[in-house]
Amino acid sequence: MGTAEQEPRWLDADEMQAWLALAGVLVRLPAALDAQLQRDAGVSHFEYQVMAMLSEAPHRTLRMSDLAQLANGSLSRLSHVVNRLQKRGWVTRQPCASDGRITLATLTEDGWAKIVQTAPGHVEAVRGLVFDPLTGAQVRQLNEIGRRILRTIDAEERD
Amino acid sequence: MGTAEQEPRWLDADEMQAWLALAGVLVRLPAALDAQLQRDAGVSHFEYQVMAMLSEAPHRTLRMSDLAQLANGSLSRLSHVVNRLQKRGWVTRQPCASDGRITLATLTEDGWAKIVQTAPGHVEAVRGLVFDPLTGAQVRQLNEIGRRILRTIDAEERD
DNA sequence: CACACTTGCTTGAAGCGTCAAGTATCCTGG
DNA sequence: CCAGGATACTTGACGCTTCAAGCAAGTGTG
Repeated sequence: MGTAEQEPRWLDADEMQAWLALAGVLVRLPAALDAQLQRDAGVSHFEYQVMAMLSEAPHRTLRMSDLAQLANGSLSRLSHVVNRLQKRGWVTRQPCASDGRITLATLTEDGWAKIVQTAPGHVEAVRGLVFDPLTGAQVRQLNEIGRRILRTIDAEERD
Repeated sequence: MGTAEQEPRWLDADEMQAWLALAGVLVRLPAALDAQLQRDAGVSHFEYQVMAMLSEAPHRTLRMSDLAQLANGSLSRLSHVVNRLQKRGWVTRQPCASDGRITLATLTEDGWAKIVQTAPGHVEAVRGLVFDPLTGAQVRQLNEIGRRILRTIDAEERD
């Protein structure tokens, strides 16, 4: 975004079509997945993501910072969410022994049970909405396209 | 999502990769686009979308319901947003003459000027984050992939 | 070893979106 | 012609996210 921004390069027809489709997916796919989780498990997608990441970590435990990154959220957002999950009995916090600044979040037995019972329905929703309508080649293309976009965002944010 | 949900079909390696990439895009692309608009124009992506749709409509005017659909948002959300845009002097409301239930939203001169000055930077951001990193073939694939996912969500919501 | 700085996380307030309820207008059948 | 229902939108309260500020524990530099 330089200083000389005279002639914007507008989107051509193909790009405009693709942008409308992508913009729609960006709004409606998260909404659909959130709705499924809310309806079937009373949990937001972000809350699910947090517990799912913990469930796959060694000792079902992670540092708050790492957990925030894995769940694609800010540390502040995670802190609020872990408060709620803690009140529901699904996660506990303990300070790290070797570095007092660090907080370790751990999935409880109840939290584990919650994920075990929630995951199949959620995976089924992801499969139904995303993968069933695509060919194998499209799945691989989607992977490549997604990675390219993410790499570009990463690059932009490191400046 | 039938009653006999014994063995969930988990995601295979390709699907898992693609899902991680897509989930990242779903979170981080909207965040990046919102950040650009907020920084350069003090407007959310949804607010921009609303004004952009009005700017392309005949008489820069649309029914609230149609506008909500075009901007991918609920009617309630739109109503709140139009209140804010009205306070900022970018949109006006008037009741429809032929049907008193309908509200018509119109982009003002100031609103038009705002969009004209904001659009180039936003298009540049969209181009930079999604289209520049992709090949022409990938753009067409993205279009097809997006349409398939949207069609599936549409079908799911009509049940 | 003390002072400033960084890192890691938490907190409270402000703003936005959603949901349920409410209002106003229009249509339809008896 | 009017009772009931449908349609179009608005509103207010509640919950969640963000942002800025704060606190506490670690690091390093003179």
